[in-house]
Amino acid sequence: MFELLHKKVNEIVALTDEEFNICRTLFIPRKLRKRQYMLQGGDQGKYQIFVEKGILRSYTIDEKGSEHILQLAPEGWWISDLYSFFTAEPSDYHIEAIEDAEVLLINRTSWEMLLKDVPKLERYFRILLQNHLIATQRRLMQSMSETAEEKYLKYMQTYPDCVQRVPQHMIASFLGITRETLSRIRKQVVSKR
Amino acid sequence: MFELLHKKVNEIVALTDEEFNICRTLFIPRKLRKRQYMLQGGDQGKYQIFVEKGILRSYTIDEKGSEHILQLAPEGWWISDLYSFFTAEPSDYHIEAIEDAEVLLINRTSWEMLLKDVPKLERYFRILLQNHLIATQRRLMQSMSETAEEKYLKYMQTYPDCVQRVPQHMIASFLGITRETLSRIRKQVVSKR
DNA sequence: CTTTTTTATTATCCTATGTCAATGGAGTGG
DNA sequence: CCACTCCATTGACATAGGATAATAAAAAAG
Repeated sequence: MFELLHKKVNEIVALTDEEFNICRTLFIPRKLRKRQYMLQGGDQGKYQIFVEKGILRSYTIDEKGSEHILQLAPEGWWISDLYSFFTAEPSDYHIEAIEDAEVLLINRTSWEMLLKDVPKLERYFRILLQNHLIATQRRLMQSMSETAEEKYLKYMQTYPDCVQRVPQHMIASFLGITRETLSRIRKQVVSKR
Repeated sequence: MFELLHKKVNEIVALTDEEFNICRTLFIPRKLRKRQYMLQGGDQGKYQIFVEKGILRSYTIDEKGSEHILQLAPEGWWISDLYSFFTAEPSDYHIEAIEDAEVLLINRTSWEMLLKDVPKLERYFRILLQNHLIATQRRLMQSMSETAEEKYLKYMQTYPDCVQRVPQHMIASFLGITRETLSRIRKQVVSKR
């Protein structure tokens, strides 16, 4: 159950077995069924979630009732509401499994302990956040400058795996367009070939 | 020249005088005139920039020639093209002073040395990136769910200081709308009162 | 001061994308 | 295998905000 986390961490910082064993004691493994929630809006985001298997998504619902997906997290990714996790404020996000999934959970106190006992992980998380920020900034700029079609094509290029596994209306919601628009774009794209 | 950096770092991690003196040796202070570039698109983003005074902005120019502002960084903020800084690839961004400014620059090798000599700073940067990511994610979700008017009103609330100091067309470009639209919105907002 | 450059406003027209609504397929659970 | 919910497609219509262009006002430069 910890293979992927182990691998991912070691790509960035080398942990001794002893150090990684501390991880084993602090993370809570859990299996999720498709459509099962890890976090419901209004609750506190108690955990940082590492995805060992399956795909999860985080999303908000605006006043008009439309969903907007912040993250699609397949194997090897982290997902959480960072703000709620660190402030203990109620979350605006929902986090849900899109497929049956296996995750590793860590709560706030365990996380503090982990960083204290394995200070190397400060570096791991720093680099993780750095890459995450770079990707999010890029996505933001794309959302401002690209047409719906460009967004879709670029998304397919960047995350071809997700396109297969995630229903189209969720891709649309991730891209910030409606399902109807995405459907029309796909039709166009096919006919262009 | 280092007062603000000192203060900001100490809000998150407590550094000894000796540790902070290492910072003094590794950062390069520089003064900038209004409209002076710190980074031109195509060049490598050689520095992470800490703003001691003034405001800087980072932006891209799309194929149609429109500018899109990624960051507006007043005193106490960091600004850079993270991707270019870490990969040494040419940058897509321009970074420019909006007002006369004083900045502290650190290049890649100095930055590595800094983290090696003052490991506490891993934690500082981790937390910095964490907050930055939270803010960027929020901005992304807002850009997907809010109308132009909501974006503007919320921006005024969140960054009232910047609104005063930055020309409106840059605010518009930051919000992902045209200057004309912003102008119309402002008119509406005033007449509503 | 005068000139030039930057910035902001306003009007007209246009288009990409959203909204609403109906239909048919595909998947899933009992 | 039947019923039900989810999902994708398509058409007709509506609209927020973009594009273009002209003008004015403000700021900077000389």
